[in-house]
Amino acid sequence: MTETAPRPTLEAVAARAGVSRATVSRVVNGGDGVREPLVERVRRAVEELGYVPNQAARSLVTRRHDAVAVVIAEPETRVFADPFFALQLRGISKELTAHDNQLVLLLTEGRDDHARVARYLAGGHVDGALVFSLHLDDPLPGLIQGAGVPTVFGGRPGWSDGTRDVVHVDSDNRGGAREAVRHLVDLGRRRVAHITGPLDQTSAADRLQGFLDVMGDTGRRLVAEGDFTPGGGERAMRELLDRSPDLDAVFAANDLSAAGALRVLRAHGRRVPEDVAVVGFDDMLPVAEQTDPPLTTVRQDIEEMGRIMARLLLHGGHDPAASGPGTVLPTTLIRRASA
Amino acid sequence: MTETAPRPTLEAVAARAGVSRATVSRVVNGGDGVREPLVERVRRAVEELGYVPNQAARSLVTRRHDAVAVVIAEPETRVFADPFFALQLRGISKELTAHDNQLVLLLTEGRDDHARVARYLAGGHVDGALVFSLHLDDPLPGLIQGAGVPTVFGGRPGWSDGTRDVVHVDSDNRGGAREAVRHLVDLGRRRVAHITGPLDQTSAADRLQGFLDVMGDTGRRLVAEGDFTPGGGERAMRELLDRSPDLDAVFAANDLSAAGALRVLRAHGRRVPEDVAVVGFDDMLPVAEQTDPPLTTVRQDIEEMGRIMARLLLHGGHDPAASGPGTVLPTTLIRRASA
DNA sequence: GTGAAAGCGCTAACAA
DNA sequence: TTGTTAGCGCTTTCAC
Repeated sequence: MTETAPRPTLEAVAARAGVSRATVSRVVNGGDGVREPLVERVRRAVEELGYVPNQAARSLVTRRHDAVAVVIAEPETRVFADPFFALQLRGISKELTAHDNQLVLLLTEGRDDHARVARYLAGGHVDGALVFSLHLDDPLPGLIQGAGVPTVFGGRPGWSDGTRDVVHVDSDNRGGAREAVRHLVDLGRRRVAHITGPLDQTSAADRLQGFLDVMGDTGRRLVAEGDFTPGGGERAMRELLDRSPDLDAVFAANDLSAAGALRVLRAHGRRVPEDVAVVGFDDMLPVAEQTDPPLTTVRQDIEEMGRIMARLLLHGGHDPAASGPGTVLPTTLIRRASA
Repeated sequence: MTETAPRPTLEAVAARAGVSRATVSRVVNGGDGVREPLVERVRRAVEELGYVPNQAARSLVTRRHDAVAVVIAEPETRVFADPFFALQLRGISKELTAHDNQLVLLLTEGRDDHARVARYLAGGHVDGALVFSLHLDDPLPGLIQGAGVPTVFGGRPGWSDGTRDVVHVDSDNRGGAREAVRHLVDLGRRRVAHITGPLDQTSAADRLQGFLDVMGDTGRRLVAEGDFTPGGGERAMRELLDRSPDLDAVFAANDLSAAGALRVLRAHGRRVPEDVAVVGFDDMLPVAEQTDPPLTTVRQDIEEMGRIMARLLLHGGHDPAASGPGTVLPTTLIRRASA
């Protein structure tokens, strides 16, 4: 890779404007306390020279970087089978950009990468970190907390040793699940089944909890474990039909598994929603709108989640509207044809 | 956001090891020309103090950043409807990580962001840029070239003023399309239709060209424009059935539109592949494997594309195996049930 | 092979 | 209000 061309320095601008470096610096950083005519002259010099501050030099003295790391720890291929992270990134990017911060993306592939990420964060290259790690007993969150960098987590972290005080933003998975199941009950369904996600992820665990909140402990008989994939949804649906051929509704932990369930239901001659009503979770449009029939589902605003995470990190502290260290975003039931 | 804790400096390590800063610097940067016992002592001091070099200070003098910008210019929502960019990012990230480079993600939302990105790149914050912009007449690539930063493009850039000499990596869209269409012809199909993508994207234009390579100019009668979405695929399929009810095969420019086409074909009572054979493009697994019937399609190795882009940028120049400024990756026909 | 010293471009006291 | 000056932490000649 070739070197970038030499760029004008503060010094050069100062010379051209006939002022000191300090004055140029002041103007560049907002111009407070500098008289108008000077500001004007400096601005012009900056313009003419095409001056852009050297961020390295600035960071060296300010100890700020105007950069935030986004750590996505997802060994599974699942990450890239849905637009979830892409949407989060959009939200985060928008917020960071609005505050002149850069987004440094750290993707981890496995355990080896954990040390690398921890080292990077501890190295003080960024002002903060946004971390996605939604698995139980993932060591990464701990490592990151140890790095001493302000951090906001995406999703409820799944600590095994009780919930520590970590700032995080999550969808109301439990509440959304409750709403979905209640909707099915309100439709008159009584034998409502649930296809879970991988239960080592807090989102899946929370959705299961929401299901049980409504159906009670007897609801457990109608639970089958899936893995957020269409294939897992198919397997779980077959298992459920096998165990309880008379079920009249299914709440799937996400749209992808709901799509799998729909296929199995059709293959088994069940009409949706007449015989079996189906509700999904996510409102992932390319999936939910394209199933046959289109899927009734619980929408979560992923992009907004990203935006709020970034906001929390940049502005410090946590959402004043939140009661604990976590900010929980509402979900909405989107009614389509499947239930 | 709170300040990060003060970290040990070179100075501190030097003091602890009883050597000069210069020596520590040498050891930290590879240790050439430093006698073994000293190296050992310095290493230990680094370890004990948990020293991590200050990248800002280092950049200030070396003028290198060990960071690469990834610019994704995609105003459409489409980006996030498929895992395309996520896979590219994975590939890029892997390669960058292997060479101790950081990934700075720059997402653009519209024209306003172009200036921002250009300024950032021109500001010399990164050593190079990987740019995705696959639309004709997008001003961004030009701006970026003007920024004087080494750049590799993802996908064939769609210059209106002739193809300039830009280093880029692309899938063999045209060749892949040819292979798909030839496969249909080999199956004995004679009335092969094509559902295009948005033709202002070079990938879509190239796939159309591949289709015409095989079908000849008369093939144009059986072309309908789609937009890479399932809905677009549906509309195009209806239009085609309307115009040519006797068609016996369809090559869709991507899997998503193929999925839409499949639905319309079924709704119109056509059996796939008996009556109409269907081939897609991308081999986007969650789509291609889940359609009914599973989709025969052209696979492109997206992650590898990302990896190669990064490699080209880091190691300078372009792929020696490539003839022009562009590196073209092969595609593979994946046979499933639809054709 | 190792150390001393200069300086990368900038900000922030402090003086004027 | 503006300028002077002292570093921020590091690499890199250049002596030794």
